[in-house]
Amino acid sequence: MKVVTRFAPSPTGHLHLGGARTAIFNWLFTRHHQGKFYLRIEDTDTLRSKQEYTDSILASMNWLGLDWDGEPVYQSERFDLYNQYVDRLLESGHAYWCSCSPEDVEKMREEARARGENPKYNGCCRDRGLRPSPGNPEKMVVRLRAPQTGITVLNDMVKGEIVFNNAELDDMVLRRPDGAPTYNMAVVVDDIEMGMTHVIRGDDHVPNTPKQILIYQALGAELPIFGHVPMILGPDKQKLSKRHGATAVIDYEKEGLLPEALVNYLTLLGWSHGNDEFFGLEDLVREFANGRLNPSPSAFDPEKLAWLNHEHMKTRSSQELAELVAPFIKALELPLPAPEKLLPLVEMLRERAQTLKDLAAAMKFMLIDAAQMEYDQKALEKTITPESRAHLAALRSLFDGLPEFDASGLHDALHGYVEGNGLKFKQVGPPLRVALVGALAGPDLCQVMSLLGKEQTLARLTKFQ
RNA sequence: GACCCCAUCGUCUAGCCGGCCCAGGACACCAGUCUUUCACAUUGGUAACAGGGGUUCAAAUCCCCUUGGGGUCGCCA
Repeated sequence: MKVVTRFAPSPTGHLHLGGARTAIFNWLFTRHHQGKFYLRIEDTDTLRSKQEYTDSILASMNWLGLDWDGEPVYQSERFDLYNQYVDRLLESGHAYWCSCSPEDVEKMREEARARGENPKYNGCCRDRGLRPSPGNPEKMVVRLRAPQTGITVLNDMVKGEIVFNNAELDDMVLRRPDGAPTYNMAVVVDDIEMGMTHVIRGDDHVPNTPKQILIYQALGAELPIFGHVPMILGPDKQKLSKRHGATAVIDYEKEGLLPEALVNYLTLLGWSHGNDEFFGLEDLVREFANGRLNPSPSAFDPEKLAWLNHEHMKTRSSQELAELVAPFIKALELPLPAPEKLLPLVEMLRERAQTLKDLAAAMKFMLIDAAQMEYDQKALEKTITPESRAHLAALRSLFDGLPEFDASGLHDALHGYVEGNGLKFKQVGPPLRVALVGALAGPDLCQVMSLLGKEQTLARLTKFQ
């Protein structure tokens, strides 16, 4: 059997982490089985759907490296199709017209609730045999004539067998008075039409599934295999929301994450393959079917994501990182050095950064001019004394006289100065670092000076005389 | 309230068709090593089978109950 899946976002916001993960699972599953992976934009809610969000979602999919087959399908363009199916149901007697108003139905629900029952529509129009008449065609909805007894069984790929009592389900609306399909109707029609073999989605859809199965059955259509993956929770184990900070894929792109790291991390949330954790995209495609989907929800941990990103950064060449970090340097409004100047900076600093944004920020002191230097106040107080100023002045003229301004020459000069004057490195190193870097921590001093260049190094030292 | 799902270290998890597990890995945390500092790296450490009943020679692993967490109950998707 050829696998066919889809990712079906509704364009009411950017692609968020939860959506991204269901997209990833579908994509991995499909690519592993060499099937077809489609994109379907669920934009039947014309009020909340926005083109800019569709664009943003597609852009995030591209960024993540998730390609899809064919052109995206827009539900808003397929109302005629949905109506054909609704009409079929009407003709076969699996659906009926209902003239109850939303208020009427709300009242029924209240009554059911008061009785301690599942709130639902009471089926009062079921056997009235209503037909739209010229007088009030627009007021009628179409409902499914759902079985009132028996059970509906969902055989889920990740959760196993889930049994629902049909008595708990009601006659759901399939078509609104304005002719628009409801969500469950549109989804089922599209999944049938598009030949879906597997429907993998968030487990917030579990309660929808028996309703959809009922529609499949009324239509006499074959069921796809369902797989409901648990939700992603915030670090506090609560439902992930804006309250938790960055929840959209685009936020992580802006934070300087590598797309393969985000994919790797999101996949690990709910999927596992023994004790293995580091996976490239190809590894995931190859191993996905050999792993295991966890039925329990998992909490999102930004720290582990950052660690994993660092691991992925290790696999990129400095050349690649230099290209990737450039936009982040610009975003920080720092001058972008020429490629041959940028490369050694990346090499010097890459181990110290967990993200591209970190890397750009770590470069700041190397990219600005002596006049723009900012100094950590505590570091200044701790290291800059009349005595250390004298050392810095001496070093300045020592370095000035160097024939070659390279790391090894600087190293020899620096250590020669320390030893020649019977000093401890601690008396010279920290003040020198503060003068050059602006803080007490940073990369190797001699490397810093050689990359800064003679002019800039001397200018920074001059400020402390 | 009704229905459904879930339950191993703080977090992600291995294990879960029972014995090799007084529970393994990773992140985080703590300590040591390395180092001119910081970081990286590396070594070691703290830390969990929610509780109670069964079944069994044997249970983290199977069953039941309790508790806790989550989801859904729209003419939204």
